[in-house]
Amino acid sequence: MPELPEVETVARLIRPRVVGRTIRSGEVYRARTVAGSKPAAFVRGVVGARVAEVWRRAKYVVLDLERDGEAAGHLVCHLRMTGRLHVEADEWDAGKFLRARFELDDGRALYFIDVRKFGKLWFARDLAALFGELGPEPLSDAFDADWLFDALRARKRQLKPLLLDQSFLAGLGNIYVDESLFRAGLHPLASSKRVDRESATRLHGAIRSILAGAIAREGSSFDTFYRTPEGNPGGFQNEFQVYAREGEPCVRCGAPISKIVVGQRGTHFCPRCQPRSTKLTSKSTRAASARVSRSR
DNA sequence: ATCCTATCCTGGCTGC
DNA sequence: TGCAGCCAGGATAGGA
Repeated sequence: MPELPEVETVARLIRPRVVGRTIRSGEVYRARTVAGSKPAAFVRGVVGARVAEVWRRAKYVVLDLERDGEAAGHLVCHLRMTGRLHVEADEWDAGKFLRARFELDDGRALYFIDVRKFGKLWFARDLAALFGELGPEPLSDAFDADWLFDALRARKRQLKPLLLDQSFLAGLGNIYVDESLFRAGLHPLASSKRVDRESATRLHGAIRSILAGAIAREGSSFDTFYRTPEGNPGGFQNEFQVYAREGEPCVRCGAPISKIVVGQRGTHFCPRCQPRSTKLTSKSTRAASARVSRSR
């Protein structure tokens, strides 16, 4: 699903096709796709504006808009599960899942397509309201091993739900959390309060290298949904070590990969390489084993 | 403060 | 071949 690497790929690939273009018209085919305002106000906000820049924050694609050379708000898009952005010819057939369309001044148009209808579009004069609660960007300087160690210890949460929490750290989703915890050798149910500095440092490095590797391969496409704006699948799914590998041998130790449900999310891990705790009490060992076997 | 569940959606898959 | 039922998940809301 579109997580940070997929959204970054979308932003990078549409950028050269929309920066400098003026939005000539806007059509919204499903009112609830627009959030934060009525569709008419949304369309008024974007039509006639020139796209000054395209960038990403967390899992949002942001188009900075300007009028007469002055900043004039932002067109913001969240792809959620199945959203896609394409820049194609005006007459392109976007199919029956087209939710919004923006004609540009060069004979092309920006298309927002979304099968499951979870994706959203905003016109925002100020991004603070939309982005105010987001945690740091995992690839920014603000996210370093010391910050992560302190932030983990300041909470008492299971690692998996905490890393999925966008107000803690912005941009990770189900796939990259599972891959990062495996790479760091940490159990998804381990308590953030008990993570030691060495583990936090490993987790920091794992998150950074996995995200960077996934961006280099234009994201992950394991089903029919995520495609780049050029229509191509990503390549990182070929490098999954735990995600979607239930029952297959761990690449490191050969033990079968487990799948449990944590916070409604399918969660994949190696029971041998990712022990529940470094100092297991017999009580917590039994509880963890029971939890795993119940989910099978 | 944290946890748990439901909600939004529908294509694709499983099993009969 | 058809069809019912389940599954996937990002974000949020409400209750425990």
